[in-house]
Amino acid sequence: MYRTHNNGELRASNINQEVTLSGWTQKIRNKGFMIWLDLRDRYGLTQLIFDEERSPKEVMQTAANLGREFVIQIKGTVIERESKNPAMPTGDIEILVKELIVLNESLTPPFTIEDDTDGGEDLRMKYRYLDIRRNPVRENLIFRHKVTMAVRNYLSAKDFVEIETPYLIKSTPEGARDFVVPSRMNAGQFYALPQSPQTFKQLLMVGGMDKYFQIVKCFRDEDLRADRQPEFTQIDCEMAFVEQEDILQTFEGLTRHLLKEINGVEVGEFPRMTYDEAMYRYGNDKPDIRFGMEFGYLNEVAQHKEFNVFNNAEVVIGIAIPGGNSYTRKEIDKLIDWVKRPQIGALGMVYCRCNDDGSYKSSVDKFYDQEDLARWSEVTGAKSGDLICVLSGDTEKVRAQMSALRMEVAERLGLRKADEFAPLWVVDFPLLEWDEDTERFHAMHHPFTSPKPGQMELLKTNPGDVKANAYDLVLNGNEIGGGSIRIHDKDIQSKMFDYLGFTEEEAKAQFGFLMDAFQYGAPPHGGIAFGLDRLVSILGGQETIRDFIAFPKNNAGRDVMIDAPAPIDKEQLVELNLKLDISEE
RNA sequence: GGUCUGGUAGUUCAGUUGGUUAGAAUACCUGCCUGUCACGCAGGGGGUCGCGAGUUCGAGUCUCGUCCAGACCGCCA
Repeated sequence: MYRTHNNGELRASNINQEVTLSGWTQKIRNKGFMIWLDLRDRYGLTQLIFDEERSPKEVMQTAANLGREFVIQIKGTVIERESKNPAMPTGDIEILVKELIVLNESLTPPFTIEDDTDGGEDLRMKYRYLDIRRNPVRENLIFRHKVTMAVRNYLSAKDFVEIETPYLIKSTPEGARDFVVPSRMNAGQFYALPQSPQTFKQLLMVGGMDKYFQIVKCFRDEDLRADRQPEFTQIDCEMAFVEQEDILQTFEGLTRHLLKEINGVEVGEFPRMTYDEAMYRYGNDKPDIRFGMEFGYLNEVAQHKEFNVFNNAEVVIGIAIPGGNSYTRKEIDKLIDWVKRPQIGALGMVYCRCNDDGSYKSSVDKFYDQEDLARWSEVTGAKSGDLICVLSGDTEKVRAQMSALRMEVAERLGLRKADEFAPLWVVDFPLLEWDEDTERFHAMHHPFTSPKPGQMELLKTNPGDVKANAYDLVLNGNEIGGGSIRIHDKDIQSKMFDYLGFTEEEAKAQFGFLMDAFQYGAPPHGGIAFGLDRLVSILGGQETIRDFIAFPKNNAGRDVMIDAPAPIDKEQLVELNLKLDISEE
């Protein structure tokens, strides 16, 4: 037997017990006459003591030669410490070691296995198995387990059934780029890995499964971000015989349950906002409503003066930065440089200080008097001591720029508190989205999304104005879930494909199975999918999802530990009927 | 596809205006140490300054290219 106890459980009540422990050597403090060693496993640390007078000589000698991260097994007696450590759960006791077996030696690890490691990101990813030994990473993975268990328990209790859907499916041109897998048995043909189990879950509804969920890997071959991985996990859900309201209620319930169960936070009814309103007030379809700084539209009060930049603009939008009047000229200039970076792309920024004495000082005093500026502060809700920042130009661009500025400033002011949770439903998304490249409309959500009742006619005249039965769940400025009520009528679905520019043949080739299914009694249905990685990281109060994934990929989609992707053998290529069109150099 | 930041000891970093033998902390090794727990003390080893070219009497430092890592924009139905 390798162990009678783990390294986190022994207490004063265990004193005088003979125990066997196994684990990794965390830290060795060798005083010559005595050696203390912190033994670590998943459950905690226990201090071992090797003593010149009380431990066998050969044990003492072996102990003196131990290094960091050796795997050892010991037998000994639990004794009371002479000097206790109140900072450790096991700090009242230590183990007087009588037998010591080295189960496996270890090279000196390339970074320290401690909470505040000296290792950089790159190195920790390469040696991820060592990184996982550290408390923060281990705790994150266990945290993720708790979240998924809570999800499974909640949905199962509500009669949802978890059903697996295939990973080897068919590529479709809509949406994200597919990862493809060559088929050996079908020369020249490819599977695609699912971007989501979308069509399968709809077919499960046709199959009468009623309430389905799946915690499932999905794949998208697009560029990565801190919060985006090429393979990621969704909590994928679908329900039949439901309207939008039923879905919102059900999954608001799930989210509320998670916040309570995982974070101990009670949240009331989730506020709702239409897509148009979110864009108007925050310039963003996933607004962070933990703080204010809402957009103030200054067109009426700032245009028709001598300032042509504003006069020629489609919109003039201002936000009030709380306490921003304390910024020095230099700091404001830096903020202006920030919005002028190519990533943001503003041409400039007008600002107005709201002084404590109620007066205003703006960068455009030449054109605006105190009365004008007072109206700016009214529209933006600025108080004395604030700084009003104003951007102008095309509506879409300025909203995006101002939204970026709002988030950046909030971040700097510490308004994005990790332990505060502000969920929000964003509803009534547009059905379609204009795509500049292909010069046609694309489905904003996906082509199976149903338009709002009575809007099919509008498709012909003003396609961009058609609203969908589509909704997103936003948490602290992150889209954590999104879904829609689907089309369940074959004729409407084929009309939709038609509007989206599919020929009848294309629609049939790609989604014929779905349209066929719709002819055999498809029930009304709809669903939602949550991004589990993102959800877990937000509930865990951290920024990057990589910290909650055991073996994540880097910026370039590489696994630096196993060094994937990698070339394959010529034989494999031949077997797969593939020829590479890249030079050997 | 693009913008930006970084790459110097095992690791995290400093390195001035281009100028002598490239430093610190930590980790590692050796010795000492009668209650440590970030143990302490003394000593020691450890460098292709990412790689390649260029400018220069002289390059860690400047220029160009390239590779790697990270953040962001495009992209992500």
